[in-house]
Amino acid sequence: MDWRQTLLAWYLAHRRDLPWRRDPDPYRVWLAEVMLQQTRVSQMLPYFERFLVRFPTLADLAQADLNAVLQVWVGLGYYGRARNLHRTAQQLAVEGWPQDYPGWRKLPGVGDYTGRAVASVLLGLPLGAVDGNIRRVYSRFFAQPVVTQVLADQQVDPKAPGDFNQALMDLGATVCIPRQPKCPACPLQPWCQAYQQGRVTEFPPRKPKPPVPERVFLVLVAQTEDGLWVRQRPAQGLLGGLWELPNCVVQEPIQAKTDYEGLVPRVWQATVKHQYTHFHANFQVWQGTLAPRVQQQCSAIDWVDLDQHPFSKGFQRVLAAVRTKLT
DNA sequence: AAAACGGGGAT
DNA sequence: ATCCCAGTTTT
Repeated sequence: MDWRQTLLAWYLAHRRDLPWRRDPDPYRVWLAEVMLQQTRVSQMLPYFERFLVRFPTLADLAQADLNAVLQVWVGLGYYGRARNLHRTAQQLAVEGWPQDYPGWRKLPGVGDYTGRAVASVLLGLPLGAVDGNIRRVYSRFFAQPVVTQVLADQQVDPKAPGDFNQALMDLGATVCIPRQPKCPACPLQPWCQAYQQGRVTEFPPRKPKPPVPERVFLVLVAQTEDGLWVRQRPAQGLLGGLWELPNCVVQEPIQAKTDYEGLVPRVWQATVKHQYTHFHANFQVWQGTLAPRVQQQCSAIDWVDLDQHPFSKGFQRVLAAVRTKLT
């Protein structure tokens, strides 16, 4: 019995019951793979179900408004994925689904991993996908610190590449987990080099973590008879296309009645801390007023209409902190 | 090669 | 507080 057959047998018995596996079609598999980029299955599942209720087919997504797509995506993070998904849907609605790996790989938001995963599952192509789970499994299996794409393409079972890739992912997610791996339950234990050497937790090696800086923001709660002033972020970059309260980075302690890039704070309200990938945000929330040139970039809305605008989690927390005192 | 890009759950 | 998740794109 070779280890690939053993792995596939384990997969048939233990695979996770995931919605896009029950009835695989390109739209659902593609959507699932994009949603799962740097995102756990447990976090992604409710978004997947909600997304399909709102946009049941590729045509529905292609015809949708980008704001509606972002609204469903809020909380899932990496919003460039939603923008790429929407743009790609409009392209695919015209051209149809890619029929080979290069065709998939060209799509915006589809990289080496996603292209191989989708092409192996949907087209049965013998391509070895390498995600975080598979990287860890192979690193231990071969007791080597670096796992290359070439290795994965060599190891994939050409008879069942889709199941093979998904089997390794499930093994990594449920058995060969980062800390305290469940080696006694692992079907690959007889072949695992790190296990034979008693060095399982040495692989894969930890990467040094760059220090994360903190940025202090002045966030303004500006209310007039027209309502609360909010604005939409630029389409590209951090939280692209999402809505926010007027804010700016500050280098020094905030003083009332001072103009910070057109934001004039008057009364301090709250401190809200929020962690992003490459910096920690310290939101200093003040009630205050806006210079006319800033007000031009904003729109005033009623508090009850906040739900109609996709706010990032950070600003949702800011709003939650002040809405009881200011409404 | 390194940085940008979210958020949450487990330890 | 740290790790890390079915990674991709830009610099």
